[in-house]
Amino acid sequence: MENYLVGLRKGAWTSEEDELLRKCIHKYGEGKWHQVPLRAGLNRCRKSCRLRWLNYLKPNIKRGEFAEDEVDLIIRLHKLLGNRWSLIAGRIPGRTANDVKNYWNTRLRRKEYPSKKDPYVTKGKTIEKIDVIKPQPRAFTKNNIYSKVKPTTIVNVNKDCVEHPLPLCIDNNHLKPLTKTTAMNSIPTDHNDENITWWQRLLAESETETVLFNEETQSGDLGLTSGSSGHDLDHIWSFLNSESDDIVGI
DNA sequence: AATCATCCCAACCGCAATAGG
DNA sequence: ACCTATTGCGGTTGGGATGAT
Repeated sequence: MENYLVGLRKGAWTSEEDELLRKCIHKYGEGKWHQVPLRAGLNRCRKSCRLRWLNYLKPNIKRGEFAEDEVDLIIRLHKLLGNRWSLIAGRIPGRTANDVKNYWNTRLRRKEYPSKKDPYVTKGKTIEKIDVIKPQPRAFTKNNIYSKVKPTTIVNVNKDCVEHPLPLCIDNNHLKPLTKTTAMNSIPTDHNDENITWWQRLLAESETETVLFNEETQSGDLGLTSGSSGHDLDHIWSFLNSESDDIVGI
């Protein structure tokens, strides 16, 4: 198996190769990567083609320095999700998982591991320690003791994406428009309370984490203020409210 | 100007998950 | 239920660019 890999080109892509790949994707669309080298007339393996497209050639990929809010979001999402780069990148329009991973490994990680052992520590720089919450398992069951209560989400965002300083309340299993009273009543103050879900706890412990609340759809969503489209919270919650006891991935 | 160290990013590799027969 | 092919992900590496000495 994989004998076809013998003699394949490796290393940096040429502009000619890029053009061949671009034309192929435009003609046949994304996917079916195993067919791409043949269709494009490229002497590259399918993985290389896929990576080149996703990380470099794909339209709308943002280049250049990360903006302050992007960096802030990466840090916060990394606290919540750990090294799940594709999930993190999915919340940052125009950035690829590779971009985010590289950025973290080359610049942000040094803040986390300011020890001499870390090869990325730059001498003489003042470094701030980041407290990282270990990522949770990707799957859980409905019977998990932490899965009984819908998470209290934090920070409301209206149509203009203006951040609201108060937590958002979920009352009697229903997401409700925020009021000061319900919000304050819904804040989990005791982190050891069994009635708090693991992600309620995560959010509560991650003080600056934000959850966007769409007032039109009455749904919560982790993400950027510039229009991310994830559905993790609703996905999880609809599962918890379903009859199924199957394990679900996040 | 030359050399060395460090930074940064594109690309590769291995493996787990998923799809399909 | 099992097997194989394919996809997608995260960890790691190679090498060019840049900065320091």
